[in-house]
Amino acid sequence: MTVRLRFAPSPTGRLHLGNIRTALVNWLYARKAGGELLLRIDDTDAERSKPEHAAAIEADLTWLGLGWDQFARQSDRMARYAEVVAGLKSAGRLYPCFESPEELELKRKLALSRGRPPIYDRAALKLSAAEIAALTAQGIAPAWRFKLEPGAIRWHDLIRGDVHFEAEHLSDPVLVRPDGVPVYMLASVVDDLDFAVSHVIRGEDHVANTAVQIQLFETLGGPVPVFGHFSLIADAAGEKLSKRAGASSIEDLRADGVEAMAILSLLAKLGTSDPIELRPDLATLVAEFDIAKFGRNRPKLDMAELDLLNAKLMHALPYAAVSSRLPAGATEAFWLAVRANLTRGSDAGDWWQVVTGPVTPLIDEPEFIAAAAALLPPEPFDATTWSSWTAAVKAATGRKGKDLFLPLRHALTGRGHGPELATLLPLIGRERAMARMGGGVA
RNA sequence: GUCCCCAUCGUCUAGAGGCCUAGGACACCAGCCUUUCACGUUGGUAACGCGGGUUCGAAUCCCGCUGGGGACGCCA
Repeated sequence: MTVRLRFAPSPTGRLHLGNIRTALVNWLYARKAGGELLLRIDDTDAERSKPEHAAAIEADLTWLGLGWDQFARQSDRMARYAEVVAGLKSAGRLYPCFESPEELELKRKLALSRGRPPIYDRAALKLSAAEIAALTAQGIAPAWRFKLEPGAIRWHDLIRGDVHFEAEHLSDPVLVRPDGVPVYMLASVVDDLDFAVSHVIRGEDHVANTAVQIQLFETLGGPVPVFGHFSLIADAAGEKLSKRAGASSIEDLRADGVEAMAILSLLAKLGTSDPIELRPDLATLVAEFDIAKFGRNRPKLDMAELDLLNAKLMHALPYAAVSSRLPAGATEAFWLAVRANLTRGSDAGDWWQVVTGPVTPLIDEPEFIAAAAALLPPEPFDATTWSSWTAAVKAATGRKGKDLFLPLRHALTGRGHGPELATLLPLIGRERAMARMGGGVA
């Protein structure tokens, strides 16, 4: 049997770190097993789904290097779902419900206030044929629920081990809306069956769904896939992933100069027993991947950790990998000079301004800076200019160490820290250097 | 409220009764290197949520408590 996994996002927004983790784990599992990955766009909810989001999801995955072997879109498969629904109806597993959403909401609140689980009370099951006919005659279209069989539902979860649910604790799920459109619960199972999905790996927010879906798989006569539910990630404070931490879109991170491998390294290791370290490529991640390394704790995702990994990546990133994203005019020499001081690619712009100006110099001691300026050699500048110049300044003023170098750095860059001046000075050039040492903005 | 899950250094975790005066990685601190940052290197600080039990012995098993999370949608 071919190992086949799927990543099934709903195109209701951009991909964020939480989504990507699901995509990555499925991708890694498929690759490790020599299997295939299906990208399925779960867009049965027409109101919330947007085609542009689907396109963006594909673009984001492609940028990350997470390719797929097959592609499907649920909105293309409505006829197939209708066929399955007809079968379920004739098998007596679907029953019509005429309650309005408001009515159901009220029932839930009532149950909750009485200390009862807010599951559907199956009132519709008690409707007589005459009552159903009457309701239908009034023009009320019913939603169709799947009648769950009572009893225990068990499966062996790749991450959680043996799991079991009592069907009595679950609500009969609506499978078809009054307008005839199937709900995710149904479409997902039909697709998993039709595309021969062998493993379903998703967040733990789906465990109860899995119990319901197992009955659906069995009812539809198909093989039940292997399931795995990993715990959801929290932000650094242990709270639900928010915009601030983690939920920012991949698109934004990318625009900010966060590299794919930094994101991938973090997400592949977070919550596993492997150390969270920058890994060189996806192949390494595949080699190291083992679903058994995932724990059941709820890991915290700290954006500072992402920055740490990205900074490490930046420090060794070749010019060719970034040249197109650098400010116009930025050269390889510039990149090599500043990359060790970057956290995100977008930081390069700040140093570009330090090189090209305008920079407001910090003149700590005008006399010393004037003396140094007088000794600045003529152009051309090269890699040795800095050391020969500072040696001359040292000889003339008797200064050394921090007293010698920090005032010069302040005057030349306006900052107290930054890339090595030996490499920066030739980029700044004599004209700007002289202007800044004179106290001018340049 | 009901059902399910979780609880070890700041963080991710190892630990399946004695091998644990609890190991690793990252972060942090200090030394070395260094004009800054970074890199490298050496060393260091730092954790079993609480209370009962079982046992000769518990981070490990059981119960309770506390704390956290998920689910309970005509969303996915």
